[in-house]
Amino acid sequence: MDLIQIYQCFCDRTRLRILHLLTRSPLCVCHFQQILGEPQVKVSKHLAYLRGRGMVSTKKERNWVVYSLPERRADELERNLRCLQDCVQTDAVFRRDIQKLSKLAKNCCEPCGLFRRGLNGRRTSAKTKGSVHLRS
Amino acid sequence: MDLIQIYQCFCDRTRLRILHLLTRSPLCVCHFQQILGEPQVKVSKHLAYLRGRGMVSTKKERNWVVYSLPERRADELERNLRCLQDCVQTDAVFRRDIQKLSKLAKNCCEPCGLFRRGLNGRRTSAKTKGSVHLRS
DNA sequence: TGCCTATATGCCTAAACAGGTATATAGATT
DNA sequence: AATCTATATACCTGTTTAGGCATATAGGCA
Repeated sequence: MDLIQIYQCFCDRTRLRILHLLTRSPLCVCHFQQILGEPQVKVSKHLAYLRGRGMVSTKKERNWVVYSLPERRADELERNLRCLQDCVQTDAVFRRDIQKLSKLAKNCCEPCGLFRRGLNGRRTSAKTKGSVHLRS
Repeated sequence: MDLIQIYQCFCDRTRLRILHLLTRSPLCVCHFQQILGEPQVKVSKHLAYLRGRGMVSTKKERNWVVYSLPERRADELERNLRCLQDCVQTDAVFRRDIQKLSKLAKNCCEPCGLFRRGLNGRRTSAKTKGSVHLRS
């Protein structure tokens, strides 16, 4: 809620990447693992950090926890997220994150309904091998 | 130079107030003391922090050290400073800081040339009592 | 029941940080 | 030379943080 807290959340690269991704789409923990290439603990802790400061909200979706930006956001958060988007437009890491996100949106079959396109309404459980619920 | 470093600099209230003031005018340490109402050490340390990260630059002016935003700033810094200004527009503390700055700009006789108006070119040393170079 | 998958948390360590007290330095003034 | 003013720095303390390892929880599934 506080401007300082916003900057505190913004001042770690992993959290910044998480927030940047969330400006595009709600995501569950293993999506972040996948995209960021960081271990589960690390991701989970940063998400907890953000959650503790009201910077993200969660909802349970089957066995997954889906993180998103809070629907009603403080004006300062909104502004800073926009500023962030402007700032990282040309940054290699952040761009790749978005690319990976698009790929994920095409290949991921769970949790259902997260990504609007490319899913064809499939909601059978993901029976593919591998740690994440991806089709091959 | 780094976006993360910018946010690190932004995530302390004192530093945020300092940077916000600097978007208006270059200032010396005792100006900050005066406006922020914080002890000299505290101000000095935060300025050192900012200096160490290239967020401000300094020049010696007689017996004072004048801090300012670097003339050539990274795009991200510029953007974020603007965003900051937007965010704090209605914030009581930040507004008061600016008010105090205007008052200072009228009453301060040293260091010369910092404030363009209200000085009448006086550059005699400040012989008034009190810790700071203010007229009464 | 026992395993698997997704996620969270407790404990640990090393580093950074914020603020305080005391002191140093440097230039100007008396 | 002694003092004053402006500023910086060293040292100390308590707090926060980041990351790692191990473990907990909880819901599905064999």
